[in-house]
Amino acid sequence: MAEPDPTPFYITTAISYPNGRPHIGHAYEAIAADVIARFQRLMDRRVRFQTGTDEHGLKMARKAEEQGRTARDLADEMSGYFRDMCDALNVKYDRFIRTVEADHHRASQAIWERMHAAGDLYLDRYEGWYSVRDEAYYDESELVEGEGGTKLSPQGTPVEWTLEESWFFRLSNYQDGLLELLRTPGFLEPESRRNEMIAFVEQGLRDLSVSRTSFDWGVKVPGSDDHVMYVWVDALTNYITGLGFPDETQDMQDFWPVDLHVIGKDIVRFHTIYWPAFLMSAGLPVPKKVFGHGFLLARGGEKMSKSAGNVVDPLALADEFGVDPLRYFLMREVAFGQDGSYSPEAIVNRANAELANSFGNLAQRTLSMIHKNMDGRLRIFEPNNVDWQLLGSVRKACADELPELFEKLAFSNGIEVWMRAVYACNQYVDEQAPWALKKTDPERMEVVLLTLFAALRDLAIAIQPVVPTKATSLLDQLGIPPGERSIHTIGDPDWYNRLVDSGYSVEKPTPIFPRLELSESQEEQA
RNA sequence: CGCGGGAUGGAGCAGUCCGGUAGCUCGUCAGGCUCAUAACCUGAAGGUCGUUGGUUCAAAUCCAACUCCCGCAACCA
Repeated sequence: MAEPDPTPFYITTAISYPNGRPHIGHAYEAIAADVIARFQRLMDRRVRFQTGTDEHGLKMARKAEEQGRTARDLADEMSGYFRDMCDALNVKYDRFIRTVEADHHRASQAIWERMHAAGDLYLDRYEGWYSVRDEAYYDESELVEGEGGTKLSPQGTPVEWTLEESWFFRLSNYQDGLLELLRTPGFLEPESRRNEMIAFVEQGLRDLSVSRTSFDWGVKVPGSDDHVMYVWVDALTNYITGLGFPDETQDMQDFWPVDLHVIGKDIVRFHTIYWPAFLMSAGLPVPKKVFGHGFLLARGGEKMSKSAGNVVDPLALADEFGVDPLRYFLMREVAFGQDGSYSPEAIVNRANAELANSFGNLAQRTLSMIHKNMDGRLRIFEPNNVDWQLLGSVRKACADELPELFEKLAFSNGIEVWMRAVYACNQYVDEQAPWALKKTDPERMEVVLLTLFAALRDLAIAIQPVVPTKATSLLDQLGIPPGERSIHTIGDPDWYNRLVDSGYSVEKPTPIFPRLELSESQEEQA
């Protein structure tokens, strides 16, 4: 058995831009990051997990103006929805950061000053076509013709000819360093994103406009009070704000560079080009890994949109199907890194087939028989070859294969090997037929049931990151002490003896994963 | 020549990097079991792996060309 590994592990989601309520995509990222964080905790690592909201920028300022309120007021409300979502989905962050917070302004100004001291910032004038929606300038050549000859960004958003004084960042200085970084195996995954970014850098990097004077909802540029920072400069800095930067804190020592930024595939450029360049300029280490996950599409691969009427509030899904089934579905159904689709019936099918019928029912039939036929009492037993074979394969899946795959962020595959172990248990029940042994060989029946009991314990421990509440409830029913639920304890040879010695007995079990049903309206849609 | 993703039994996917009996889940059909959440287990049917050509003893997998679908115009995860 491996020794507990107290190595620090720092993981973040992107911080969400709260100009709308959270949708399933936000939930997906938060859940994925939370599964990773919980998994690493189960591996006994010292985990820090940060998520939050990115509240500055012109879009927020305009939206507040439209609503006749202050930007801060709007930000407070909207940010609250994101925090509520995390809490409701059992996403256990160590810090929920808001970019309006004082320590974040201080950190952003500090990194700015370091970039300035490094000679990478200079004041110039910027003229060009600016898109408010994209918060980006576009070159004349990039524009497309809209209706009536209006000019639109390549994304089709309106652009305005804007002239402003702006600070620039010498991104071009970092071309070679960035190429080397992007070519480092493991830095950016999945691989397909890497090639895109390398191609982007190879075509040459232009200096980046990093301040705005046209509005004031942002972090003030030190020494230039009429400038606020480009929203991405301030947003990206959140990852070190949370560790106490610019102070030389223990957290900075322990957790920087970050082990993993989990982000959407659309913002890979900001995290693997701009952010490392800012850090290099400021003399700080770059992230160890950035992972760009895919998008969730509605049934049939359609993107979600209000007009198509297929936008789903993640909290409504959680209410309807339960938090753990939703978490399970998202991690199981979609190959992490690729796009995936979801629909109510897909959630119901997956949760019923795997969680209710296979795993939940396995627990229920096993515990029920132990309760009824053995008065719930555990005892030391001697497994035979067949029993050992089952225990061995379950243990291998739970203690070796699943952790290995989760470590590689291959959640769907990891859960699949776990499911195979569940299938093996159900097959074993059927072959051993303890209900028949009850009459012919009660001694053997007990060995079979206790073998299953041991297998269930391994299965429940391994799946905790994905379905934390339900796994905990099962481990409680199994009588496994809270301190003995980490991945490393799976291989502990004495756990069962201790449990028997404690005199624990199995109560009448309650189903952990009740079957789900589609509402009538959803059946019609299906 | 915009960029990228995809095309594998009825549906959804894995396998493609590192060629060698085409795999999984759901669905369908038949059987078994009756401990359990009308759940579980076994078996069967069903695919010339988008097209064409090439390399090879051997191609879903490598090479070339082509066809079709889907994103990039977002609530940006």
